[in-house]
Amino acid sequence: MNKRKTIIDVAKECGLSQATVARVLNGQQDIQVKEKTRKRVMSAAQKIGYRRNTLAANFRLQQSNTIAISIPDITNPFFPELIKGIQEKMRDEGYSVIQLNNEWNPSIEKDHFQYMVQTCVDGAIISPSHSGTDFSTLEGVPFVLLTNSDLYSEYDSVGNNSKAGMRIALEHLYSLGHRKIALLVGGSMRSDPSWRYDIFSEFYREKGLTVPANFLVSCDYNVDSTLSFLQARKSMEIFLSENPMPTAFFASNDILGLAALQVANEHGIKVPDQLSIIGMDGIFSGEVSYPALSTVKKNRSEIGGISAQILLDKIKKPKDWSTKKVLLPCKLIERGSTGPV
Amino acid sequence: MNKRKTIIDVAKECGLSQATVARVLNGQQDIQVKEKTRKRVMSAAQKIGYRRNTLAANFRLQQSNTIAISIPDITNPFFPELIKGIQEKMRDEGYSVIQLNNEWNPSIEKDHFQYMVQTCVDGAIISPSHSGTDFSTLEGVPFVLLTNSDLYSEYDSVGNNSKAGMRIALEHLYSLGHRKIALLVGGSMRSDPSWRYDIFSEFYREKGLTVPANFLVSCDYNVDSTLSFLQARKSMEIFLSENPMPTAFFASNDILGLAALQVANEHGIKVPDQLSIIGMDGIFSGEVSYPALSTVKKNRSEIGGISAQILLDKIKKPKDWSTKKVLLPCKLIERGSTGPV
DNA sequence: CAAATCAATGATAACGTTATCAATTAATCA
DNA sequence: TGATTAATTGATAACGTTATCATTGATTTG
Repeated sequence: MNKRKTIIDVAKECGLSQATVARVLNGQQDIQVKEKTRKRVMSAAQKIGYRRNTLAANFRLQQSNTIAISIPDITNPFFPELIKGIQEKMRDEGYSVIQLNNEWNPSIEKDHFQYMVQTCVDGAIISPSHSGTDFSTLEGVPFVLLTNSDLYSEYDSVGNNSKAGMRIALEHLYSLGHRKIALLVGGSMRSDPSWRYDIFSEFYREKGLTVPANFLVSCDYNVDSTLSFLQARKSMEIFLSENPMPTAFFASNDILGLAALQVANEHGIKVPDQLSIIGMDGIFSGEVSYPALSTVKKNRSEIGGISAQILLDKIKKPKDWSTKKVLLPCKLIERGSTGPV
Repeated sequence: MNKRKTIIDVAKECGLSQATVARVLNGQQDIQVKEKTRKRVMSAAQKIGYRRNTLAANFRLQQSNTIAISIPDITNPFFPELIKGIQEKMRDEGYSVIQLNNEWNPSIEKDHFQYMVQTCVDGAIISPSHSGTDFSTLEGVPFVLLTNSDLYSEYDSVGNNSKAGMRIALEHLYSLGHRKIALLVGGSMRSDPSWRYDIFSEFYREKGLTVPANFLVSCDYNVDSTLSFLQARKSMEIFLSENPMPTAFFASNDILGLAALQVANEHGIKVPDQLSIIGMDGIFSGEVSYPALSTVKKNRSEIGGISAQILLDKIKKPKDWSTKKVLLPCKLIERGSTGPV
């Protein structure tokens, strides 16, 4: 077992000093080396099979070239695209990406923050597990939040404009003639869903209508997508048995919307002829349902890319940083689950 | 800006040597230190706010405590659970996980292998992008493959027994009385789908039946889940317009199965009364379709956990390693899309 | 109680890179 | 040409940890 080659070996091989060899071989190109010596070094390195020891370089530079993504759960269909968007951007810039799931558990999340500090990540992109997440553990690590909440006014953040998005959905239903719209919302640890009622009643007021009675189906939005779906199904069943049918449902995310759709189908309610349903997010499952689910799409890969860019900027010039907050628009995707009354 | 504390600072603070401080503070507990000095060190470390420099330790030990996962595409619904399974196991053992997507592109995959060597990952778990993937770039890096193909006999691998899984699905349909079963398969870069025909005809022979004419719907299984779905839809449309209806479809994965289901729904074909459909994999979308898709589930989080365990074993004792090949059973999940003829 | 053994601690050398400054060589200009 | 400046290259010191061996202190044993 022959030992791994170092720049010293290369130096010996080509008869130059360790320093010049290093100059040729280390990343930065902004150094003066003669073309001839550069070639001498390169061929010698090639010949003896030199490979840069990244661990040594990282140590010397005290940077890991790694950024961390902290999210609740990768199996939640909302996140993979987001992560892909981050990864693509980061790879282009030469960073590796470590992805950590906290299972919506604040204590695991805190461990992860500690881990990031320990392991010297250069930065982090964080989707907070709950509204009270404490970022003080992260001292020294630049980070960007994935949120549209105004709870985190002091931090950099990227998110979708969900309020506007909800209005887009309601407007869509309204334009199809729907006046009796019901709301299907899930309470979560992350944010109080009460703003949805505000938007809803505001919308009705603007249209000169009165908010219908029993317009609300609420359910626990759970850790696990499957469980959320089942919860939503249950709430839908109860609602349908106790209330007169609305003409449309707005679901605060696609999983809830799909639950409503499945229950409606099972009850022989024709979607969209008797009932329109629109969701929010734009996950894959909404494309393959029957009928395909209309939705207000959040461009998750764009969120990922932008948050990555902001983090990179912050890493590169941490001085005089002014907090950036980005809210991206949502986009209506009309599919088969919505139609005229 | 005060500099970060080192073990030397701690040593000064508590009046002990650097070496003893290191003994107390470094991970391994199997070293002899008096309880009293241990406390002295700990409180001194606490007091001055010492934090271990992981980068330095990694360099010294020449190990990154990082393993890499190489997969085609995280947005493919097959992978997130798999990754979660790996992550959980690896976190327990103190490893971080870097996840790389190659977009089914062999050249990106190769870059990723090179990157792994460069960056000194301790090991890798790889879902090959295509059947001809070349692992020679990875010299020195222990790795485990995620595959059930026998193309890779020389490597460690973990996968599901898809052949047995397909038989389970066919058996299920058969037991419901189906005799005219059609096959919906997607060709991919990873493996030749011809073994599916073999299993199919073998099954029919065993049952003393003759393989029905025009039993095959084939389509391109694409890089992108959405595209695959649309491809499969198209193939289904064509098949239905040109052939007599079978009583059941076996789809080689859930995405194809969902396409068949959606098209059937659109054509007013009652599933499962007029047509049964069964898929394979057990992705989330199959739970939320209407009717919910029966499937043969691959326990992806288990595959992840087991592959992680094998990799860990291999990292710990690379000597006298005998290649391990694990094939996990698939499990029938009966849902609404299959029923008696 | 001295000798031998064992446990605990100390001194110090790596690990391979980058960065600083000194030394050399090449290029420019009067 | 000789002096001055600019462009290359060389020598060497870090970075903070772990590991090796030497040393000291504590404990046992004949």
